[in-house]
Amino acid sequence: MATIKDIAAYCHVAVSTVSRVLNDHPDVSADTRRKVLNAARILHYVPNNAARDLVLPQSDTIGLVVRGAENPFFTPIIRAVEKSCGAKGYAMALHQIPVGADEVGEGAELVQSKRLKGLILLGGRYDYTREDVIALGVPFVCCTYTNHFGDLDPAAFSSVSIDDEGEGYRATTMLIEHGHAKIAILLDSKDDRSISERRYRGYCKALSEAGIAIDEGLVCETVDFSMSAAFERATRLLAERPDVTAIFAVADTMAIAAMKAIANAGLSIPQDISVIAIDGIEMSLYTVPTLTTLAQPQAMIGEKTVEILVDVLDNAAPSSHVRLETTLRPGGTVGRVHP
Amino acid sequence: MATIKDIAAYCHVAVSTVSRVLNDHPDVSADTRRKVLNAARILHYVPNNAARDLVLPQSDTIGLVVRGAENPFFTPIIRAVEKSCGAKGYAMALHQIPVGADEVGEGAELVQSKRLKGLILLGGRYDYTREDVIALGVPFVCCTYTNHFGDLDPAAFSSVSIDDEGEGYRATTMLIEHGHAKIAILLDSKDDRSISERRYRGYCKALSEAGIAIDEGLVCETVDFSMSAAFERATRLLAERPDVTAIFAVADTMAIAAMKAIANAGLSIPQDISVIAIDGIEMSLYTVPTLTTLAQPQAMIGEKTVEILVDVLDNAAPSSHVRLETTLRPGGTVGRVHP
DNA sequence: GATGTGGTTGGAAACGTTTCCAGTAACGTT
DNA sequence: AACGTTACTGGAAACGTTTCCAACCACATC
Repeated sequence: MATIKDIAAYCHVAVSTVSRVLNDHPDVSADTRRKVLNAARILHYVPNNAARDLVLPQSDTIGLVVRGAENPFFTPIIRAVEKSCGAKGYAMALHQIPVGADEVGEGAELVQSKRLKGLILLGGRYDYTREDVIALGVPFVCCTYTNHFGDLDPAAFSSVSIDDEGEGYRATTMLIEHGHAKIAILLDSKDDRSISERRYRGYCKALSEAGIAIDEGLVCETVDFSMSAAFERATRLLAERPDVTAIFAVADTMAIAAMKAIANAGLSIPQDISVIAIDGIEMSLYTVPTLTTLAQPQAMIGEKTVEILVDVLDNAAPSSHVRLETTLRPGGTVGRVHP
Repeated sequence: MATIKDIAAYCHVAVSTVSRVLNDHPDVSADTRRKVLNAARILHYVPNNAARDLVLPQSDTIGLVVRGAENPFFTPIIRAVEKSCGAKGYAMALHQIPVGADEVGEGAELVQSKRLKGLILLGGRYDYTREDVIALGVPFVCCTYTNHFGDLDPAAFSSVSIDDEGEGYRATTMLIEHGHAKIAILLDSKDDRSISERRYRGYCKALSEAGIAIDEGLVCETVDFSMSAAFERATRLLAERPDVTAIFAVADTMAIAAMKAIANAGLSIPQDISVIAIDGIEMSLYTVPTLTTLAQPQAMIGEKTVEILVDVLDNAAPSSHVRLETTLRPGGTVGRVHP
């Protein structure tokens, strides 16, 4: 494996000169540059990242901690993050953790051992303290969620997310406009710091504005965005509450599980029950009927996240909080309520 | 950030001693060991991987190159690989590449720049030459596919896959046993080196054994395992060939796309058309009706792959080629042909 | 008392890279 | 002729770790 030294020997120059060429430093003659570049090609030089990382204060690697990566919603985002990192000269280190794990703790360890320059937290819960964030020691971006509470200085981190409350409101409103009143919500958790809690708030807001009281029996909590849990819960809902006419699922995966439960119960969509969701995974284009969903711009989320982080890293830009828009992807799962 | 030197200073010992303790070398007194370990804890020591990787001939990192990671089939495998790597003291470096990319070339570069110890190629095509493999320079495992041709010494690499031809045969046979004769196959590519080609062979074998001639109009090639391509192709099939009574899709994702096409055509599953597939992704449990599929043991595939590779790396075990069994996951998409 | 022996420790080199500092040569200015 | 400037280059230290080799000590053996 050719090293920088081999190139130096080959060209009869010093290693420092080679290094300068390879790093596009000025102050090196065109002639030398050509010679070195040529030698690098001939000797099949590939830089040794370990050595570079060692001497540099930090490596050019961004960590991506994904909580609950089994959700297909994240797949295109992860892909976009890796791609964008590459385009900006960064490497990505992926770390998938179980839904129950401590993302910031895991992240901090990752940062230290791999000397990461920055961190992206994808699909987590906002339950960090100021100390946790300081312990991270590097800039980070919350991707697909944020700290709604303002109990942490917004300048201390960045975020890219949709307006969860607004979108929850929008989805619920759409059902109300179709005449529904007995609207169930299928969500991960009502927990304050959960990613889906704000969508639940939007749901509550839409209902109360329409003069509909929150019916606890229609609020279906599950766990971990698991499809099987969502399926079980939806099945139970349909058995217990034959009066329900619509379901708002906070994630496409959960909606798809609910649609299966509805079919099993012998009900039709949207004649008997309407379904709407948020996310816009590819699979939801292929359900029967096609799922009506507020689609998040997944690729853009990934790109924007990297862009923000790299801007902070390279240009010392201030942290920012980006809100992206969803797009209503009309399907066939929302209909007028039966008279 | 505490280094090994800080610990040495703190304990009044040499760095070499600290290193020995941290690496569980013998030849260090219980007393010193205790002292050093204690200091490491107090100073929040986290090893610097870059430094370790630099001095060690190779890093303890295994590369995972995934081609076409948008397929949800791979997600649980990737997760299992990362988990198993962690359990065995290795780190995983993920590299997702487009379906069209050169996996071995990309892999080789990854290996060199990150000084990887081994490589896993997930979901690729077997089109390497002997030279490509030598250029890799490290042991590698083909995951979910293999070189069927024997034009490469089996001792030169390992593989973990199902018996693609056998499973293709099994799926097709199941349709034949239900009385079907006009059986279409929906596949990625008939290309020799494609991952799905062997399943197509099994399809051909089953048909010819049953005395059914291959009808080229029922052999539906698409591209890249894309759902949209599969949907288009299935739609065209149904329009052109109203006589078709069953579809064998080589992947669950393609089957789901086909089911949508079938519904759009106003046909019922399984009354008008039966569908069977291979893979067993989670989503296929939630289609209506539930997809009948030959489920691959995804987690086990990931674990086994790592196990084999680590065995080669740690114990200089010979390379091996593992065949795993699928499990028939009966759904509601296969029925008897209409008289 | 000299010599081994074994367990434990320290010192130093090495890994491949970046970067600071000093040095050289060529050239123009006074 | 002496000097400064500019453009380029070389030397060497540094990053944090592992590992080889030498050294030390205590103890037993001859």
